[in-house]
Amino acid sequence: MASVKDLKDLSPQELDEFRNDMRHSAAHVLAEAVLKLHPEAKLTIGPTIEVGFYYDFDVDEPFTPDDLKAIEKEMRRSINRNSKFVEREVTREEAREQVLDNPYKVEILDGIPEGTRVTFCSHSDGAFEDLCRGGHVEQTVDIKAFKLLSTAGAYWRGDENNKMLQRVYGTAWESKEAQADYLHRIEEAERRDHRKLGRELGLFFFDPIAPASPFFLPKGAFVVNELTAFVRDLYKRYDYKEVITPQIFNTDLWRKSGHYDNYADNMFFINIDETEYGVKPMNCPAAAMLYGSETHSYRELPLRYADFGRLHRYERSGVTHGLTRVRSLTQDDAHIFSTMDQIGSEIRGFLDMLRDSYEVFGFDNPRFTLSLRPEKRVGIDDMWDRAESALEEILADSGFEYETVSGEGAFYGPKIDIFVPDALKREWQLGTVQLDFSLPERFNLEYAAEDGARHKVVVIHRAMLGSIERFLGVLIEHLGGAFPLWLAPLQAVIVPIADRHVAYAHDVKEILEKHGLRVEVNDSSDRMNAKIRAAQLQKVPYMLVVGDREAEENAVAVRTRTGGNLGAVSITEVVESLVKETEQKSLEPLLSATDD
RNA sequence: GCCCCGGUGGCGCAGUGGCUAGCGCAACCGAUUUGUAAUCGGUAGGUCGAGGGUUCAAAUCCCUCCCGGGGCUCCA
Repeated sequence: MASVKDLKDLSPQELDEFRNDMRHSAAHVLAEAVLKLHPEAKLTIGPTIEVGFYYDFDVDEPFTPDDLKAIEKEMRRSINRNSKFVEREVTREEAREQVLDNPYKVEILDGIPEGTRVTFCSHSDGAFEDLCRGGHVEQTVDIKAFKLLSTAGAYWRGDENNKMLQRVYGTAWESKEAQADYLHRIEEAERRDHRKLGRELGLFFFDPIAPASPFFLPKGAFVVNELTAFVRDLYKRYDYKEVITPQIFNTDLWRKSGHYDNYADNMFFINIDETEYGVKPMNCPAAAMLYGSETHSYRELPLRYADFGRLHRYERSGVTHGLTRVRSLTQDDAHIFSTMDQIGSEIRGFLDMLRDSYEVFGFDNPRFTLSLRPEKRVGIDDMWDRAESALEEILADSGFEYETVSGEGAFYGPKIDIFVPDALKREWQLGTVQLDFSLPERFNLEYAAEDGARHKVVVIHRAMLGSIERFLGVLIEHLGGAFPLWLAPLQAVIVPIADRHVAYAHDVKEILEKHGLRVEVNDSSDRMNAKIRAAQLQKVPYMLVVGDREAEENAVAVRTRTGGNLGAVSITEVVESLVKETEQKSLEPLLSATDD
């Protein structure tokens, strides 16, 4: 049990442990305060989380913001009274006797093996006691800083068939400063929220007329197209062939693919001419149609079909979120048709491509998971054995950190998922690569082998950026909306100081545009300060100020959005540098204050 | 889908039963011609999310629905 006095000497692990103990203790104090103010409340569980703690209560009336304030006040009172945390060990059966009036605690105890000893923890000199797994600070004043953040509904044991409880979230830290830092980080994350930035930067918006489906304005569409072009470029190098497939299919296809039985709740259906059609939520069946439309030889394999088709998924109303969870989306989707022996090299090739591309965006720490066979699945175990060990081996060789999760694979095959965190530290799945043993069976997808015999192909589904929409959302937060030059819809704003410089400004614009650069002149009647500010708020990478001096020497005064004023630079040099920075897809400006 | 909170000009917000519903930014018009984050003045713009109800009177109270937010659940 760590003591606060020697906080400064704690190792990172010890500090983690101390925070954990403190947050757990704070949860106890929270429970005490709630019981005091709402005696009818039933306690359930109160674990710690990465940045704090929560406690779930069964109460008749949900907590209001005022309740939250009152509870927080009561907690402070209890902490300031300062009492020791005391643990008491009893048998499971004794504990059960004590909590008989609380069905939740009884359920918890009944889940523990008979004869196990359990602990109660108390503070406030025994006035409050709760069943507990242990791990506390010594006394209540060791909870140095805490704050209740929010309330939310949450199902008992996370099961939506169970009763909904009221959850109170809080954060707690070893010092006021550490807490202030954390709260500041939250604010910063809110500033980077892609939904807010999407609006402010004129990238996209949402309208109730098409729930959870983004409208991309010209600037947003530019970035989306640029991302797509980036992927297409990689496809050339990695020998993918792009295909185009329909949007709406007769339901017969969805029955054949299995989507009708397994995914219909997430699909949009249309009835025309007494026939039912489904809007595609995935490209796979269409890819299978393409493959099946011709006979194939082993010589053609692997065959890689890329499809940027627009998908529609009916996501339940409570789960949509900005661009990261939408109902209308596009994936950088491809299906690879290969032999069993080619799986290894195909996935290796995909991971190479993925590594190269994530680096371009500055995603240096993607997290990988390998999901293995679930209970309910198709295919014989021998096939799963081979596929799983192939994936495992590739990941082990790749140098990426990864973890294995059993039972999480798709029913049709094992998969690797790639996750990246957004500004609020929520992780989002971007890329995925999945083996599919089911599609070839259902659509009878075969190839003629060397000996003339027919074999089933293996299908590999893979997406690198995942949903382009989601990728853009995560990217906006990652970059705080400041796109690197190659992705910036507007690369530079030319700022004439007075009207007499406007003509020269347009000359400069023409030269830059001839070199493929995206430039605008701000010839409004605003003062230059206001023009700088406007460009700055739009996160335009470069501001090129032109006045008498610049016009005279065929130059522009360069300012970067990071605030650096580089003074006069010749137009030739600016063109050269910006073109180079664009071509290199550089994350940092090449023209920077430290140059010359 | 479930719990709570919310929806007022393009955007951000104020207004909690009582005259023609306000403010800031943006937009538009005019003046200003300025050296690195906001020049000044004026104009226009709103069936207060939708429908129903209560009331002499509803942005404001009640009901239903839609949409958004924080969570939960889900995520082939």
